Amino acid sequence: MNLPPLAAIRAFEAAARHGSFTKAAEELSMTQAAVSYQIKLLEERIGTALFLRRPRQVTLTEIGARLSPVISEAFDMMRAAIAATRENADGVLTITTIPTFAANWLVPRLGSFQLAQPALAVRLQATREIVDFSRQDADVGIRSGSGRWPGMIAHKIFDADFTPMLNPALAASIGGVKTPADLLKLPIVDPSDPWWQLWFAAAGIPEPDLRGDPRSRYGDQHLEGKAVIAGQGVGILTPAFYETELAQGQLIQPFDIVGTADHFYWLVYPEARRNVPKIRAFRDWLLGQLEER
Amino acid sequence: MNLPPLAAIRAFEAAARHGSFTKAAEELSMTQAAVSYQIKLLEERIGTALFLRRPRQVTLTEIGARLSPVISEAFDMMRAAIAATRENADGVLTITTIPTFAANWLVPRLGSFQLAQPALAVRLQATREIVDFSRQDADVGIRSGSGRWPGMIAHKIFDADFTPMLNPALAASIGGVKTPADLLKLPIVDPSDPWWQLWFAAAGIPEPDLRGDPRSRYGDQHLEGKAVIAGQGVGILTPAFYETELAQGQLIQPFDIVGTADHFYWLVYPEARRNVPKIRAFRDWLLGQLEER
DNA sequence: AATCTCACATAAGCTGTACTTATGCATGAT
DNA sequence: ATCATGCATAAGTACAGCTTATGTGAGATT
Repeated sequence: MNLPPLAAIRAFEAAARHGSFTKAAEELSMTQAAVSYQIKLLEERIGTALFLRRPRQVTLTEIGARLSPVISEAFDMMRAAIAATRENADGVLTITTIPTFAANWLVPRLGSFQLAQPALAVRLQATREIVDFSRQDADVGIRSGSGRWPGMIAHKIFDADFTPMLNPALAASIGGVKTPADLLKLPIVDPSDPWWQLWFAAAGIPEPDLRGDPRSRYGDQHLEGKAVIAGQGVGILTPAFYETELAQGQLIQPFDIVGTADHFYWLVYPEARRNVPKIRAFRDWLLGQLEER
Repeated sequence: MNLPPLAAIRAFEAAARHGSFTKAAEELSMTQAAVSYQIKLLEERIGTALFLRRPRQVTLTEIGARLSPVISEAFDMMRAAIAATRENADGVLTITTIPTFAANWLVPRLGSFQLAQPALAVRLQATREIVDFSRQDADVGIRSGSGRWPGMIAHKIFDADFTPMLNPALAASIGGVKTPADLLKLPIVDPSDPWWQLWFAAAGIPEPDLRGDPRSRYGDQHLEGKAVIAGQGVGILTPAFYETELAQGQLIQPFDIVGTADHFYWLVYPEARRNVPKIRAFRDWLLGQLEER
């Protein structure tokens, strides 16, 4: 069965609550005539009188009196649900991020964001799919790329640059790493990574002999980093991801030479939503974190 | 907080149930474009995406998924309530009737109506107020009057005529009632009733001596009738109300002379509702009852 | 008793929302 | 490679739903 026009039901609900068409009209910001019209419509639609028109007031008929509380309850439910949705929409920040950035940078720092924004819950989606907010349930994204996405605002986070890193003990085992060529004496973690070629070229070694060890391929900088810290070989990593480990001496960066592919990490979100409070808060926090360096 | 436009909510509810704008549009008998438009409106209104647009289908976002069941439930409530109202409206017949007719004619016969229409419940309102269906919660009315009410259909039930009646034992106590004048030898139940004047005039006694006995005024033919049956005096009553008592000999009607004030009992109901089944059923039953006489 | 006031009904006319039609776009299926 | 499907979007339209203006009836007020 089809519902009667909802505008009519809404008018009925308000009129029943107030016992007055005039007051209902005020509540709904319309005229008394409009309420009268809608209620007449509803009565015709369901085929029975809902109100008794008495001189200075209207009263519910028996049928109207039975209908009214149920309708009110249904409206309350909807009101509550939509209010909850609003809170939910405001109170949960969903971040879609590439896994590497999540593991190496975001997750370790999220605690500070949550301290700063205790009312905001964070939901993380680590995925490599290109970010498309019309088909991903997310508020902000972190992606690498050119930074040009139509309709999107993109803040540069840092360069996806790369340089060799290794465990200091591993370096000591060959008497220290003095020249780029020294690296070739050590196992290479993921020698298939194209970054190696780029970096050695930048370091003046155009065609390095990278002895491939099939076991050492991780496909993810996060895992590669773990292997390097554990001393399993030299890795080519993004320094910004390993600030802590470098500071604590778990890793060393033997050369200042840094490769780059003109590739950046970006914080992105739809331009239309740039003033949504939770998005603002996250952007400000993230940019603040970068300045602290 | 104000609810978003209900048309948008309805579109959302249907789309969420179907997981498809196209199917929702079919259900609501509108185009896919309209559903798309409404949902976009709703999303803007509550400030968050509700659907993820995936190729060949739409999926609810987390927030949409939380909202949807509540909205569906609210709609189900309303649907059920309105369906119940319809049943109620169809299943309860409210009759507003003048008390005399209720007591003397209608109530004793209602059992037969209820046997004939077991699905119909009857609610009786005995009141003397003029019948006005816009301010009385009733489906049909029984009133006396001229039979001309604008916008109303009125079926004549019978003449509100009147003639003296009395208990046969009372008649015997004065050796029988042979002439109208004989009545004056007996106590008159409610001598203030204007019908007496009219009847005696019709019977050829223009100025009868009605010895008023202040105790014997009832103001209601029903009570008056009880007194007459009990032998407390002669009453002036409407024969149609006392068919049973006359047949069984509890009352006698000594003269065929019947007074009338061109006043009838009418069954009335709004013209616009003449085809409502319960009203039809009652009208047909009532007219049938009259023919059986 | 006469007048006033209040609340709703009704008519006429307007306005803007919610629709349709037409088209475009992306993607999964064939 | 082509087709089919499902949603988005733009433009134009129709009519529901509104406002304005006025009428009505019965309490309230004097």
